[in-house]
Amino acid sequence: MTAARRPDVTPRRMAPLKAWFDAQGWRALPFQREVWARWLAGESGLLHTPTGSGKTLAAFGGPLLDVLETARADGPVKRKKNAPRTLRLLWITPLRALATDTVRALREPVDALGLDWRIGLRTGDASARDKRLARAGQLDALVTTPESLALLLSYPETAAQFAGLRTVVVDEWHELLGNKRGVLLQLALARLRALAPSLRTWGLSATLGNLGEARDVLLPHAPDAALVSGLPPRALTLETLLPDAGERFPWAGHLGLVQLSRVIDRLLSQRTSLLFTNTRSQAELWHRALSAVWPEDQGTLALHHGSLDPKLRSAAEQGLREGTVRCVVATSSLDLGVDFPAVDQVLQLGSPKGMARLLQRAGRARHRPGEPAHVVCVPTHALELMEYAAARDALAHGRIEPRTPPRLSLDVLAQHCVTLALGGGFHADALYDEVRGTHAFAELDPRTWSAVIEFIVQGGSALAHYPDYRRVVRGDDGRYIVEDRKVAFRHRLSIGTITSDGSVAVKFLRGGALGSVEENFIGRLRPGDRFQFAGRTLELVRLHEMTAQVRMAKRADGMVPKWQGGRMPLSGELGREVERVFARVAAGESDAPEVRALAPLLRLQHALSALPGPDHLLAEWVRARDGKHLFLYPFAGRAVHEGLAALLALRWGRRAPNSFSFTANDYGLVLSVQADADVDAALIHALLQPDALVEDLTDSFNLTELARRQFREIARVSGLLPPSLPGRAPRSLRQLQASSGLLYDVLARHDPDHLLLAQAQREVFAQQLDVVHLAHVLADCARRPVALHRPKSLTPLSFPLWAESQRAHLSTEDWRARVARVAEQLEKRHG
DNA sequence: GACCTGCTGCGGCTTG
Repeated sequence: MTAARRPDVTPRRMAPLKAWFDAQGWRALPFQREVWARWLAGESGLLHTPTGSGKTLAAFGGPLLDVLETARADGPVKRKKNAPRTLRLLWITPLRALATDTVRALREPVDALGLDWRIGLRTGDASARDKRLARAGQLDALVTTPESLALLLSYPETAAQFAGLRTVVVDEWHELLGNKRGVLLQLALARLRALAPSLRTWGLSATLGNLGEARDVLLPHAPDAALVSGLPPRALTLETLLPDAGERFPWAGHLGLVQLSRVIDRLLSQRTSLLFTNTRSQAELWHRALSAVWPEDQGTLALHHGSLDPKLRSAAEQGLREGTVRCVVATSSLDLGVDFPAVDQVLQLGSPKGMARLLQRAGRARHRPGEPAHVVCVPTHALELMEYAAARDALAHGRIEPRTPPRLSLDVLAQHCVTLALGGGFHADALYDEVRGTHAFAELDPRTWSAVIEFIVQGGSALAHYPDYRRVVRGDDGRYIVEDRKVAFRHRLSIGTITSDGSVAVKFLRGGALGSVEENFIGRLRPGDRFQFAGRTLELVRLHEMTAQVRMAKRADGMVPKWQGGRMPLSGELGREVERVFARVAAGESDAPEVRALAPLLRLQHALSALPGPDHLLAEWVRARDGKHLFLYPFAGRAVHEGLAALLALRWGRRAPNSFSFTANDYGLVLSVQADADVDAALIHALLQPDALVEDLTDSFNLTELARRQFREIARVSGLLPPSLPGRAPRSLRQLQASSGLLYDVLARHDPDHLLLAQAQREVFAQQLDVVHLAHVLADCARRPVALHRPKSLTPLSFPLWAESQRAHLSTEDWRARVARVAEQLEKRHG
């Protein structure tokens, strides 16, 4: 920041602010002064606040106070009840719960200064009165979500109300940066800048690997905007619940129930704990296991995940707040910004998967000033110990994952255009410029823009005969508008980018809601069958209109549902760090406790084959009774390994016809061949050539099928699929897939150049195959010398992959037996 | 005797 541009933050102006801060017990820290100074200078910026560093509102005390003072100068302190007001401040958060908290927090300084300010809440769960106020322009400040903001933009009266905006604050920007919700917000912010040109935009972000980019995406109009650092990050220490000396520890798996007694000892040693798991299913299983041995009232043990009914989730949160709950078993649904007091300890069950996630979760733990936060890691299999040692190193070096902002999400753009057509209409040329001002659409070319317009006007050439797809018309004055009320209605029902379909509600006969499970899980059950859900054993009574009616079961058994969620591969950052730990082990340089505990296993790996490391690519060629297996360990996460395995199988098959199958996990991949074959380092090296990656990937996957499935989300967001109606049973997955699949086929046949087909392909490459990361890994593997070993038996690294590969073509029982037999042989041979 | 995965988030109430 240059001295000339820095405004004078005089003591006179600071005085009321200081008094306010003092009353809150907050100090006017340097970063707070900097935010205020920049704000007064009319600048925008991004404030980086590490997780758990305190109230975000404190950072905005200055700007807020200034806005309040301006409001006071504007007119009388007391206004008539329904007098129009000027909206000055817009606060956007990705979470409804956070919006409610923020309204409460904003009221404090307003009341303290005795101002007649009306602060509104505009989210889906806001009261009808609040919604009315937000639309009627009778607010001074408004707290909302990206979706509700989009809805407001669909009303013609909004433009005038937003013209007086002075400040927009985007909270938890790191949560939006990497997804389509963020793209929707980028477009809305561009609209706001057009409506209120002197608007200042400030974002708040947790730590990210690409903070500079995060700022540029939020503030594309201000290339030299500030990136202000808040409080320094809190130190974090990491402890691992190690197996006892001499204890055998599983080589594979992920549930970790062998750790039950150690975990329960830990839980009982502190007053309150959060036990984080990686999947909803795992949270249910652990909740059941814990409750069987829980020595206290069952009500002190709670469960929290995204498929539970909001009422049950808020009961768990409330229990934490009131101190009636001692332990919550939770997934990521509890690591977001919901307001509850910090707990005494945080446990992470299984792989942390990435550093950002681990930091977020650890941030939930209470800490005394000056003392570091602490997280207890509970391994579920042997090699996870290496991940924890690696995580500790990554912490020490401040390595953390970036989030990649999407580009050219044309489905979101189409939705936004219809929103604006509805909210008073737009001129295509002006909107083109506005849209290109965002990061997501900076590279939008005129041809694609015309295609987007044509798409919302008539659906594209193949759909032109269907009136449902003619949503927008061009008026006499050249403005694009929506005339049809039915179109307007349907559009407002489908605003947003989150798609979740095909889930079955679980309810008691009397109507109490428990949450939702997936169709294919409940579809396998028959009335009378028991299953485990929401921390209870339930009996299915009947399945009707996408609702499973249940009653409590007497016996505590039954299946635990699985949900098809994200893939959550190990992050590249953490994978690299794991390799480095292996290299340090090989060099005899590591004295991490996890490494000491793993010493026998690492020695076995070294004796049978070799340790992996960043300077070579470890390959193992194992001839076994069931076939020949080539194992590779790039440590790049499961998604990349799957793509890599398919690619290698294709290339190998071109050289020598054979029958291949492959399996991947977070550490590596295995290619299994039927017919006899041999490998050498030169062959592996040749298979790993980075050339023709996209072409070969296209050949190795059934891209049409992948794209066809990806198209469902795109069709929903772009408004091609009718929304499900409020209060009605949601459509089943089969119906949705059928209608989106039908659309896909019609377009593919009659309009193969349709913009959304191309987008489905792009998203398959970018998201499912993670092609950028894959290309990177491939080039990296090709660069490394291949260290090929021919171990006599499976190794600690290859065993989990082999076990997984056997599962694909064996029944559960046969598989169990075979894995147990081989494990026994290994045990005998290697002690 | 080991093993069986896979997160989160939002929004709407016309027309017949």
